Amino acid sequence: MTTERKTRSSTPRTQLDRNDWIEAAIEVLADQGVAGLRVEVLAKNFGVTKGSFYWHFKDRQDLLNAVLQEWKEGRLRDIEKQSTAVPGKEMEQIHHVIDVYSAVRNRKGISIELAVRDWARHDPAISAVVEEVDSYRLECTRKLFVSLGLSDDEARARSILVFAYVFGHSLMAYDRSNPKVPEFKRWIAERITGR
Amino acid sequence: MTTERKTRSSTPRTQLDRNDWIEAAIEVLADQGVAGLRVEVLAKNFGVTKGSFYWHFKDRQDLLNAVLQEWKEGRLRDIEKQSTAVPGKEMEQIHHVIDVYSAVRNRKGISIELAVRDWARHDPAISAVVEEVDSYRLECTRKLFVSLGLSDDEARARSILVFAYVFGHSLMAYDRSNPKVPEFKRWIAERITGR
DNA sequence: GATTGTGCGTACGGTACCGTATGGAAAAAA
DNA sequence: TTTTTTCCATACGGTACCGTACGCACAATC
Repeated sequence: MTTERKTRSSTPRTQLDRNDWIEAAIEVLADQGVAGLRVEVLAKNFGVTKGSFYWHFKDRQDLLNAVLQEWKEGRLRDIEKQSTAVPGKEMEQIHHVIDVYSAVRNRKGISIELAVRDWARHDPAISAVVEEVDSYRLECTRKLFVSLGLSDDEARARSILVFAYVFGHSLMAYDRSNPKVPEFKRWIAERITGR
Repeated sequence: MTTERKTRSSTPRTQLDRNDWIEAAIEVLADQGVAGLRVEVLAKNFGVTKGSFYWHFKDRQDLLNAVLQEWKEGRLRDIEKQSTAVPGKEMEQIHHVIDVYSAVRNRKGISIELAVRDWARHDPAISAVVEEVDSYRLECTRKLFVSLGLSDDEARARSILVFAYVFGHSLMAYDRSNPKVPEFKRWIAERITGR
């Protein structure tokens, strides 16, 4: 375990800025949850002391707020991007959303998602942000379903089902090595979107 | 805040046993997660010191193991109970399962469910237990779907959808005060179970 | 080249825990 | 009653944190 000051990223700066801390924090959030977000631990991972941290942040809460803000904006941009369909290809786009948000290759994103939601269980302020994100996501897929000719109510119901399924699926611990799982997932996606 | 030694439960004993600690721990687990499961805090809630705790338990891990075991057994019994249908009423039973496991009146149960799953994210041993529970749940609903004449594969896929939806729904933070939500939930349940 | 600000190290006090050692009261057994 | 056993209190050492005060090197600015 060498004592690197920084992950070899874009610019090889030797100094840390606010964003470096936030990025590292999100990384920890993904595989430890908020409880694992400790100032001294983050500092040690960077190979610096917390003297650095408290120069960039008022306190731990300041970092948490920044992390949440960063997460929110990223999620809003992402659903916007993933759900904008070329006219006539709305159905494909919905399948794309389901696929992207439940994919194993998106393991880190899913971990963060669960961590944030667990965080929200104990804090109304966090819960409010999650609600913003969820509402916007529902709104994006609702539009897609409406474009496909569904009623507004049905579009809303299906949107709820889309995200409930996607996040719920990442919560389950059944045997994922089962070779039929991809087939099941296709069946389910079809069930959610089909007539 | 009076200093009661015990919640007025069944037998008004003055002394605590292992089970009292486990029950209290599950209560805390529900609204704080494992991170909130602190020996000294639990003791203070009982109005005793941790001297009591360490008489009944080897250490904190001993309590955690007991909590997990208790949760597992309870969940296995519960799905068994909730999913046994009188012949010919399988469809009603599936709707009952969806209803019970996603009901707002089951808020505490849902909280525990989420807490355990977040716990499992950091610990393979926990994850293994969750997998046991999930597998058994899937098996129970699979049988119901099969009884309704569905193929084994479709019954499995629908079972996954049932629980993914149920737990995923409890994870979402959209506006639940919307008067149309019950209508949406009914639509979704129908979508999952219907032809 | 002296001055100022930036970014971090060091050192400290304080809190909230875990686990252990030991003693003591009260109930149960003898 | 005496003796155990059960159940808990007290007191302690140790760890892992948070946040602050202050100092110091280095870079930019003048």
